[in-house]
Amino acid sequence: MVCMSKIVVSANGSKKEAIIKKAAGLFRQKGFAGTSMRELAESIGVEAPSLYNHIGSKIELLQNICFKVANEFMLHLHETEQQSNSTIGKLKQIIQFHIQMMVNEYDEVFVANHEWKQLKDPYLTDFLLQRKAYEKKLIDIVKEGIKTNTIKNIHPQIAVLTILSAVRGLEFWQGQKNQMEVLELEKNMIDHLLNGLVK
Amino acid sequence: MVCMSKIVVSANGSKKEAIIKKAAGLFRQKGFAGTSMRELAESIGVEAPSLYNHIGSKIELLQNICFKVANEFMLHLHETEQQSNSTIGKLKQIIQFHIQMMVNEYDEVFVANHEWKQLKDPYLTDFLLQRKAYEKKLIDIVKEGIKTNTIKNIHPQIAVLTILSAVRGLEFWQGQKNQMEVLELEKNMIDHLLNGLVK
DNA sequence: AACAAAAACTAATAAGCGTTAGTTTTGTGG
DNA sequence: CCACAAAACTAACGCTTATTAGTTTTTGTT
Repeated sequence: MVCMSKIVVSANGSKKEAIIKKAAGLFRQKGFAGTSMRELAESIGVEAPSLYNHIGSKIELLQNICFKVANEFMLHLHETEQQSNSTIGKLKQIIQFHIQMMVNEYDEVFVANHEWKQLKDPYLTDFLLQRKAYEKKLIDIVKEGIKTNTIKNIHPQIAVLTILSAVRGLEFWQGQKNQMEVLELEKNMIDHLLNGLVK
Repeated sequence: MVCMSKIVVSANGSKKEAIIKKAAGLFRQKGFAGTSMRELAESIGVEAPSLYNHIGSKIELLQNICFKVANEFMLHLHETEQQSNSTIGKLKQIIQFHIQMMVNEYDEVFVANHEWKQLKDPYLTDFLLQRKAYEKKLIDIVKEGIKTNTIKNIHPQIAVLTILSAVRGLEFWQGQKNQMEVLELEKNMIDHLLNGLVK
């Protein structure tokens, strides 16, 4: 029988990357354990064993997704830290980046947020350490703001938890992605998280 | 061979409820698809087929967990609505209830938040409708606050999204559950969400 | 003590899983 | 146009899955 098709690869992306992209979409919709390699293959238009010409294993797909996302966040945070911006300015910039990541790389961010538990050691431990390090840096920024008297004397860890949780919730914004909406979303959420709800 | 043991049932709870409780713990840790009936049975101290003397199927366990949580939240919201409390007072009360549910029924709330996607119709549709109805009621409360001039003219849907997401984030508070910590958590998060971070 | 119901057990089912082996087709450069 | 490599295919493996059937043990009541 003839080939069902070939793996379509977008401009300057490897076939492996095309598979990872599709996997991210399915893992988001049905979860890592809930997605089979046969489903993934079918969504690409290929038989399951053909995937193994390009990837090593199913779990490797999850590793790629999780660490790509983690690295992007960490990289942006490093850049933000090195700028000579006010504490509030830094926080605004970070929240804005989270929102943009949620819009532009929705599947990947969602999977990294929800399916990292399925990682196996040593990747699981690595991932958690990286997350912890990210949170610590955020907490330090809030502490700096408290020290310089631009932020209320709130519990820094809880504040960071609240902010990170709030931006994670954009998962539910799903549907509409036009730029107008995104800008309004950014504006409202940043204002809510920094200035509160009460008049 | 003799029985491994019998299902231990806590005071005035059926064996089915004991199974559901254990399932909630495992589903939280490993996900619905990632948890096998054999694992569940083993954690109870019984062989897998024995479970079917008390439950109908694996998916039925998930249904029970998801709808129990959804009903509890909806019930509390109804009670809050009917009180003659200020808008801000209502919001405080709702946030507080979410935090308490997260502490007292952590496994169940977590599973309802993460694994509802694995429900099959008609349960999936029912669940989503119930969620939508809950959010709508919250949005109406915020709108009421804007109308009576006690809440800023913020986008109500985004405000509700931010609040719900923030309390969901308590999933990560996991570890410590002593009452002292919980009270401080409540105080800080409510203050942050209502009054903001900026001094 | 005997009987009935509840709840455990063992054994087995069909289906689905990730993955490997081996083969055939496809695409490419000399 | 031929040869070589890349990438698809089919077939199958060993394992796990949820669930059913049939049997034995436990429990509770008369």
